[in-house]
Amino acid sequence: MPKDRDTEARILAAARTVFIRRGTSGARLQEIAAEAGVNQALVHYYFGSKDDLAERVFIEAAQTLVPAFAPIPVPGMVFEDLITAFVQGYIDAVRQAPFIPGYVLSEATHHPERLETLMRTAIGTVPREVAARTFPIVERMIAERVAQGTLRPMNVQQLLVNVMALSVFPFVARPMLAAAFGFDDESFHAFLDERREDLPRFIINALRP
Amino acid sequence: MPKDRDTEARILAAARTVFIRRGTSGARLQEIAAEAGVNQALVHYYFGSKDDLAERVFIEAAQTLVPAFAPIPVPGMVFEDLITAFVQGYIDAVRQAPFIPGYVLSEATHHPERLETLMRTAIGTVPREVAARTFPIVERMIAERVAQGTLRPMNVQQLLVNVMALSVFPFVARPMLAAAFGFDDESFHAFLDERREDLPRFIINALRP
DNA sequence: GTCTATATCCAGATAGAC
DNA sequence: GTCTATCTGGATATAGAC
Repeated sequence: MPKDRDTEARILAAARTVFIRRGTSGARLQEIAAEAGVNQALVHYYFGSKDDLAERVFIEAAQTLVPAFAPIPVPGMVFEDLITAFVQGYIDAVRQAPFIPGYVLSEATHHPERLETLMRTAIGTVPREVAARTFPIVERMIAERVAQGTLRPMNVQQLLVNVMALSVFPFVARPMLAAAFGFDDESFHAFLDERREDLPRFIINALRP
Repeated sequence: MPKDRDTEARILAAARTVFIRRGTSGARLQEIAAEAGVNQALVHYYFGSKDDLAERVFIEAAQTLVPAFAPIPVPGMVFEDLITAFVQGYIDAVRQAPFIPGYVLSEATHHPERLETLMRTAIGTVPREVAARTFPIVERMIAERVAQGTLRPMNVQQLLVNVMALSVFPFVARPMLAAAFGFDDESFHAFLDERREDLPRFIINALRP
């Protein structure tokens, strides 16, 4: 079915760029074709309709967001290290493709049906399984420490949202932050560097009894 | 220039609804007209082009996000109360219009030029003035407490981003959270209720020395 | 001020030559 | 497999009647 692998890859890469830049509705097939250096008809030839292509790009983008959550595996790790690994791993990963989170969140609100498709995907179910496995582990981890008196009680769901919020928000809100704080590329990255170091302590402190 | 005030208001309200629901590019003037119970030609009659209307809706939405930051005024308030007031005030405010933050952030990334327009607006400059006034106050507040040894040193910019992130993120990521945690409307609001109570303590704890 | 009808444009999609 | 040319539909926008 895939004809020329290279062309296909170039179009797909261009599609990612354009869909992420403009959003699904704002994207134009013409712009994708130009970015890929091919004719617009080729886009259809390789990927069918715009909607097909958009869905594919979204699913893939949403998936790249998930592995970032993977560093959860907990061998004999203490809670503090887990938090640090998660936060720093996440920031490092997202930095490689800083517009993915905003794109995924925005698409998820405008096209909720895509989320359903994602969830039915084989890979889409992974996060739920990961969550089902790691949630209890983290909960036990916290419970033990709470019993020891070295951690205060905390709802794990709320904690997870806190950690994600603190890690992801700067990327999603980047244009606003840039406008508010006068960030350019350099100062934004300096801000992230500082954040990468500060966040783990912030979170760990918050959980002291 | 405004002809019939009521019709104008109905169209504008409809425009808000549709633009926020679909995003600027995804919105259709026909849907706005239908939602307002008027003909599509009237939309042009009152607001000119789609782009004009979109910009107006965005500017207004971005502004409603700002007053939420206003509860910053600090009379003889202690730092802990400031954090609590901010977080709870913000959550309460955004709950009234829970899709505003996602819409504003998404538009800000897809149409950065709108941000510039916003910043040149009279009201657009308010946040910067507010920030210019309150930043030093908060900085002094923290510095005193740090000197006292009752607060650990903390970059105010990072702190502000942390507070915003923790408050705003659940709304922006609502569809993802709903999919991940199986939230419906009711459990999502229960989650917010809990959050409203937990967050201030989380943040305040994080700042203990 | 509000409508119907229509013009204009542009994007997605297909046909068919090479 | 890749292109040019073209069709079709839909969306913004305008003209003009009421």
